[in-house]
Amino acid sequence: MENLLENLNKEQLEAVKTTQGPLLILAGAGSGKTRVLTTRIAYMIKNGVKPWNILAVTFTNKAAREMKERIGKILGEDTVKYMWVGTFHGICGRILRENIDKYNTATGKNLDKNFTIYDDLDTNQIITRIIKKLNLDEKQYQTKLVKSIISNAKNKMQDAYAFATRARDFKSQKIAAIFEEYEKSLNNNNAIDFDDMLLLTVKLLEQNEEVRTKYYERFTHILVDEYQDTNIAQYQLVNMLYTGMKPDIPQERSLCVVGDVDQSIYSWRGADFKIIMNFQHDYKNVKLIKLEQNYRSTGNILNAANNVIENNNERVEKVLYSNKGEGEKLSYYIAADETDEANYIIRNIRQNAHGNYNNFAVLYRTNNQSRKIEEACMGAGIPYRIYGSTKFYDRAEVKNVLAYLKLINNTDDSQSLRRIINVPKRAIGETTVKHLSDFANEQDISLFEAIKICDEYSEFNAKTCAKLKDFASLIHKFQQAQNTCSLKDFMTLVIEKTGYLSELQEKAISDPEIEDDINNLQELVNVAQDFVPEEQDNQLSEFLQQVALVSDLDSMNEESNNVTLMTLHAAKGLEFPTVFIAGLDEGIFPSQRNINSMNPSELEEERRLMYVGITRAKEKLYLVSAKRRQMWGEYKYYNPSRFIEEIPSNLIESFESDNDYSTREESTFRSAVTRAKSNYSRSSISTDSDGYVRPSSGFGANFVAPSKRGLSTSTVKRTPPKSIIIKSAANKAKAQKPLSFDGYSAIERMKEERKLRLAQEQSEAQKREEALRGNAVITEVYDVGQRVFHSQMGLGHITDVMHLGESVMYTIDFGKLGKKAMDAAYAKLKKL
DNA sequence: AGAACTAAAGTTTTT
DNA sequence: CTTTAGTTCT
Repeated sequence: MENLLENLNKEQLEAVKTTQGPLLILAGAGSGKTRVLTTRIAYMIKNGVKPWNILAVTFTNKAAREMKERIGKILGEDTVKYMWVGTFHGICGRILRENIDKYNTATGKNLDKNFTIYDDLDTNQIITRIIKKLNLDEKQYQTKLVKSIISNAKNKMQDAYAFATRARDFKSQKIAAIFEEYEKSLNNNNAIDFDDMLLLTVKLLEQNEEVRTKYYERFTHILVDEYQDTNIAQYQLVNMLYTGMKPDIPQERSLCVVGDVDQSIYSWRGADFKIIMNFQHDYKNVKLIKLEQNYRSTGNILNAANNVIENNNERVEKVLYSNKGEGEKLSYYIAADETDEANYIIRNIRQNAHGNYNNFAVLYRTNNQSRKIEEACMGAGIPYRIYGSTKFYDRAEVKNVLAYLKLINNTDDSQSLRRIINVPKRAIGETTVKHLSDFANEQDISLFEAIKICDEYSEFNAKTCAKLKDFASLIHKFQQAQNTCSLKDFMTLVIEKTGYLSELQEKAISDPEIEDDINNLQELVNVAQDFVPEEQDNQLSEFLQQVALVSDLDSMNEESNNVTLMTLHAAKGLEFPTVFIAGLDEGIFPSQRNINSMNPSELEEERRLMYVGITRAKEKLYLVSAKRRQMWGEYKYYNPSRFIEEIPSNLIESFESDNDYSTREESTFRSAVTRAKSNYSRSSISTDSDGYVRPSSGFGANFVAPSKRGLSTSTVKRTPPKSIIIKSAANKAKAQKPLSFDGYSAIERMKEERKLRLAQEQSEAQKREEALRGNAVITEVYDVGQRVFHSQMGLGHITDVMHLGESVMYTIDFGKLGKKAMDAAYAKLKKL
């Protein structure tokens, strides 16, 4: 026990020991709130609170997982497993799976426990279909817009009916009509959307006293992290569980919320930081504790953060302080363009990483900004991992298999049925589905039910009907097989017995890219194998739900040695020794949209995002902007972000690219003005006393990204789980020999091959690693003019040689394919 | 029914 | 510029 409370400061200790009543912890960035939360839970358990009485809500799955791990280390795994630790959505999903049959819907058609959770794509398709069906102008009623209106309404606990009663103008009324249809559609599919998870749980608890009491009595101690990012539905849920809708709250119950108004960055999805500001009014005798000591960042970084956030009006006064000393100054680099920006960042990482790439993060405002930085990483052979963007579960082949599972789990899920009824090809085309859909509408039943009685429909001939029924009986067979084997084996069965795998294998012979799809399916099977259910029954349903709620971010792994690339939003809650904030241009960050906005609070949210970004850095913060960027094929010119100006200039060292694009061709040209400004000459790059690389000449402009070919599939392959990246050469070799399809063996064989490939990749990665650490000696440095051969690019000649610290960069002219910059250590060049 | 082409939209941020 | 959805052609 003494151990447990060791090294806590006064405020932290008080927070840990306050285990009754409502507690509000205002925790600044890096003030050790996660530690407080986990210690507080452990403290309560050691003082007699039962683990099943604890409910801890986090913002991301990753945070939940980490919290479980940390508590597990203190109290042991078997204690943690009785606690409910998860995201709002995860917890609501669990409550709904247990009780959704007791919820009375507006349509009177109740949902059952095998309900499907529709993702973004599903809801988009449904809404688009409805807009068409209602003959509305698709320009005025854009799917995206309608969806966000519906989502916002749900976040405010308004259902279709509540929305309709509020709709005054014509357009709102039309949207209300879409909303109503949409709800009907979800209902008919026995499906719910993301927002419904919260909305329905609150309504269920409201409606049903028995269910409400069950959870009220169970969860006597509730903790909520990132409370500044809760929306009204989430607020009501917490309130309902804490008070049980009773007028008086027994003192031995506790509700502990932790948050930081300055880090509220999700208002666009309904979050409202006024909720945290009202906490003291919501409950009697609220204890308030402020954590202002920062244990993460140096003085200069905190100082910058404090100065930026001070420009906001809507906040609770709070000043972070640190005892880490001033530390290094911030660096600010004005790049010539986005390529220069990326190269500046990568050059710095290369110089300072010494092999430890996980010390670095590059943060940006929008996902698309990752592209140039990714290209630069590839070109320099720096290992990186992009979070966000394309997700594993968004891939068509993965979605197809999941659609089968969803349909097996819930045959009313017509959305999934539509997706896979002709995958693999079963000669069931558009027309047939259209007829089936009309028939289902007519009868007010799901597509699957319609198949069962399709011979009653005049549009169908016997042949079509037979094909449909074959499909239905396949699904039935799967349903019977479902509980006879493990989830992993069941998924394998589905992939194979549907004929999907053999179809892909067939295609892979002529198109090696398809091999990736097969590997992704293998990876999906692996996910199923690793799945640990919370409850014993209804595993398929639970698995599907878990899959619906995971994000790319959750797969983050601190141990892997790569540079982290992510949006500022995704970085919340994380920390890195060195952080780069890229794209600090007026119009990029803050985004143009929020500069133009009528509502000044939207600009304040951008500023909070900047605050979040700055406070991610522990030791060194780099800020980067660019004078011009390519947008939709055209160059746009930008001014530095206002947030730069909000940082006192004495905290920053500034550098500017001397690359002015009127002189793009002569990259060695340096203007006298810039030279005077930066005070660093080209030769000083590797000799800086403090060890940091200084931007110098127009290296950036001359640094051409890897060939299109190298990146051509980048959007598809950008962020596959690391285990499924495969070399195209291996693909081709595999595609040559036809794969037989006999039971499980095909997939087992795939597994073997995958293992081999993995081992190969690992050894390659190791080699690169060693090379980067300087173990590999570059034996010979070629001269300008040397003719060389590159395995991918072919013949070329060296036009420029640059020495950057320990490494050597060549600029190589490959003729038609253009000039490329390559690192001597990785390019594997052959001298001719 | 499926491939191949064409037009239009897109860049906030995500559970 | 890139990606996607939709359309036309075979």
